[in-house]
Amino acid sequence: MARTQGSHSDITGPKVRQAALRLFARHGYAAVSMRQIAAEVGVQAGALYNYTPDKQTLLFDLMKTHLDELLAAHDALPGGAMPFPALEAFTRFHIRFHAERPDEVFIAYMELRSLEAGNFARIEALRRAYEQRLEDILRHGVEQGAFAVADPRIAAMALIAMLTGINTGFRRGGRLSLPQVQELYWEMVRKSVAA
Amino acid sequence: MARTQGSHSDITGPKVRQAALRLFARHGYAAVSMRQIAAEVGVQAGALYNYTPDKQTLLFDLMKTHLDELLAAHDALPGGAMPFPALEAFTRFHIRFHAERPDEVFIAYMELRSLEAGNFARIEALRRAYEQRLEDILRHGVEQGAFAVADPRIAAMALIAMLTGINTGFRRGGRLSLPQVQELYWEMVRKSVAA
DNA sequence: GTCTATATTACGATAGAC
DNA sequence: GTCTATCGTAATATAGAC
Repeated sequence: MARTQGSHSDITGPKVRQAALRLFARHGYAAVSMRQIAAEVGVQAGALYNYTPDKQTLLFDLMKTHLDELLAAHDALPGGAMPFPALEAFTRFHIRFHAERPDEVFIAYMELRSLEAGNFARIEALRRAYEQRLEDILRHGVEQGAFAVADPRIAAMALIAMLTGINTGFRRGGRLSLPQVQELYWEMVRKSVAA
Repeated sequence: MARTQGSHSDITGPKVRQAALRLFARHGYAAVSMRQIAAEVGVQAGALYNYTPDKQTLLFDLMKTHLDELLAAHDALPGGAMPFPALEAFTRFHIRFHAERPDEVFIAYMELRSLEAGNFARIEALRRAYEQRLEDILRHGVEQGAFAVADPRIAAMALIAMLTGINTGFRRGGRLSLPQVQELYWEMVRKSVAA
């Protein structure tokens, strides 16, 4: 066989994003070359530019897609009005969603500094919108008298940091199942904000 | 004494580490060039190699120094035997120590992937040793009946993730003082593990 | 100890053949 | 749409003058 040639845009496009995702998560955006991505896909470096105008846009699109999906998935949650059920739903959702996407999560939190100013602002706004949803749950719970949280803004930040931390340990271990992890974390979250 | 006009090893050495620390934290190890570090110090790139054999060693030394200081500072804490005072001391110590060193913390957590295998193993062992200290406090508290923690290993991971999260918010804000932040976090930590 | 200069390698991105 | 080839630039690290 001489060389592979022909139209593969429908499969190569996703493969490019997938390869970039994996490599950026593992080695970091700046440490990964377009040639490495191309090699992972199975094409030459120049061919990548049929699918992204440049490397920066490739990173931005990965992060934007992830956060759009996060917000959309959270929108689809059955929203409870009661503070504890709402917080529990958020907690279990967050853990499951993030545990299923370790590479996307890693990039979305660690490569913010690799974004150019305009791209950073758009991504940061999405991240902030998600955090706001937890803050709203906490604030509502305080008003209802169910939660005792001195500062909902700080508490939301603290809880999200805690929950997202599963991605450092869950990958290493394998000792516990996802439902077990959800249970352990929900127990801590519940107690930490209970009145 | 017989020092030539261009001799500044006693000041240039620290300046190199300080510049590398700042730039690595801001832009990431892979995105920072030796030329940038040299420019920040005020020398030419070649001169840096009087202070480090290579870029990788420079990163490793920064991380190693940070974790050595962390463990040493924690050793110097007055160690209490009672579960709640011990946990409170750990919590307040962790927050203060990390809030004072945002750049070092950022690097120690985010540039693990930039370390070569051997260096990674040494840094990871130090990080793990610190986490173990919190796990021991939790385990002791459970045995004493003061804490209700189903899995001290996971709980230690969760709490450290939560506490270290201050460095993303504390830099942005300025709304709250360090003692206020310590108080808010200690309240959440205390409740989350209380029996 | 720092400089200038350079060897060597790799990068992102583009052009034109097929 | 992918290839080969290449342009222009910048990287790490070293050598030798001062």
